[in-house]
Amino acid sequence: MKKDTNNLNQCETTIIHEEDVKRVSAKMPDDEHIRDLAELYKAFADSTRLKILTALSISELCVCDIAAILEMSSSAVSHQLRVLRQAKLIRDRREGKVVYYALDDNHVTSILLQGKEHIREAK
Amino acid sequence: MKKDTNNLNQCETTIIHEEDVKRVSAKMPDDEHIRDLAELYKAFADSTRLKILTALSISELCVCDIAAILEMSSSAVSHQLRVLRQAKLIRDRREGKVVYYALDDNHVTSILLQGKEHIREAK
DNA sequence: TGAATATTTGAATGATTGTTCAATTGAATG
DNA sequence: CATTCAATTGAACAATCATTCAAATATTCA
Repeated sequence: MKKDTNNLNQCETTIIHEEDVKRVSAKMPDDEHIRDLAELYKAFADSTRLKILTALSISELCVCDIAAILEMSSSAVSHQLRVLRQAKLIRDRREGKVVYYALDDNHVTSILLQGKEHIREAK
Repeated sequence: MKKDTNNLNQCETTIIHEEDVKRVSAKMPDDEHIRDLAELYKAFADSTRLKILTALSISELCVCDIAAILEMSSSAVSHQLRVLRQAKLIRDRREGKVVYYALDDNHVTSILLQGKEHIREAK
């Protein structure tokens, strides 16, 4: 991501629909809120992480299990689990040497369902 | 993203819960479906694009308007509009020199709402 | 046709990110 | 206490991506 360098095109001086621009600008949420939201969707925006979420929506699993299902190294899986944990989409529970992961959100499933609906209809 | 080089940790030989692994593996969706889904969430996974979607959820707008609201160049906005168009989240309508954009999906709003719900509760 | 303006496009660049590899941590067990 | 194994972590590298800048399209209007 780059910084805002205020290099605006001619459009800035020639606002086409000043009323709409004012009205919408007033309703825009603050940047922090938007950034948090973007962070959340980033967690969904990767095949590996989506597979992990899908697997966990079926069953609680340990890191080894997930690695076996995805046919990936447990290191790679662990790195992605951290992202999902930070987004608070999953929770972990240690039992001896083994760490079990499970979905930690009612929204995960519904966000996934809405996504699937969209790509099904947008054919 | 890197290729799958089949470099699996020791976990591959020592599957901890073979039953679960088999059961979940059988239910996993195919890679193409997962990739499509990841593409969709990528469209939401950026502050600029989220702002555009939020703005369009309030009103239909032309590129200049969006650029003014986000205080960005219309070039940058146009590049991001292309991503949203390819994900079929928005649609465009040309009227003379001006191109108007609008949300093109009932799911956009509900996916955004679910996301907001999540970050509100995950405090 | 030629000027003006909204939008798009392509190349370049700096930043971010997913995976690998090697090393480390944490817990059980002999 | 040393060993074993599951899991995590940090650095490095390649790939992806968002923005900028310059140039090209598309449309209106004189």
